[in-house]
Amino acid sequence: MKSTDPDVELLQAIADPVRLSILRQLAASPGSVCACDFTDCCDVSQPTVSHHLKVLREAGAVTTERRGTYIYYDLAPDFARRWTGIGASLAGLVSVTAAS
Amino acid sequence: MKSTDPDVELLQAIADPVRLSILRQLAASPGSVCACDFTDCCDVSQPTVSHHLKVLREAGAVTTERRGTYIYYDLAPDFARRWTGIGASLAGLVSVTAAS
DNA sequence: GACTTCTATTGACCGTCGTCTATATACTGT
DNA sequence: ACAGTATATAGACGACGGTCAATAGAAGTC
Repeated sequence: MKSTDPDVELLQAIADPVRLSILRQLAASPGSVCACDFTDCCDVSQPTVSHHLKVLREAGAVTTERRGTYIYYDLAPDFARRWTGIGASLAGLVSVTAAS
Repeated sequence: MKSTDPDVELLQAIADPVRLSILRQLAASPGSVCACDFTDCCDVSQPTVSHHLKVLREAGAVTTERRGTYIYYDLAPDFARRWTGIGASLAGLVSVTAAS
């Protein structure tokens, strides 16, 4: 049952306790977050964190940037827009991104 | 790995092609929608539709009202607020519900 | 009560997903 | 080149979830 719907793909990426924690940590951080910092917050092994980051990456929820040995993650630039777009199709919401 | 997080529960309820179609149909309809009307839109059997409606009900995404033989579904009153709340925790969004 | 229609539940099957251990890859230093 | 650290991949296993056929429950009609 392939999703083929980017909205469903994004929602499925978010609808996981570990991945939601990762996204919240990204949203709470002013800049990018090192991948190594996610291992602490979620009580899972390093490969599991890497797996979840891959899911978020392929869903277009996060972006990555390698800086030397470390890899930094951040929310995708269009994440807020996609979120509000889905919300608009579900509840007729009109949303505006707040200036950071 | 029980969710125990209502946000995750709601997201998991939405993150399914059939259930997202149901929610979109609810959002597109001015009033309530009869359960029998969901069988057409999604190419699944009647028990499967009933199962998905149960998931949405238990997640607090929809409300039900029996009118005679038929059961009518509608988006939960606080659905928009919960959606924007999750969005705010993820991307710092400020959202306003549009007057219907 | 008997019958029909609408909805929910049961039980089973099977694919997908989250998790782990083990291993590989990438980069930095010495 | 070698060692060490950070991240990703491979493979396996168990659990959860979506689906269906069959059945049960609820409400209306005759």
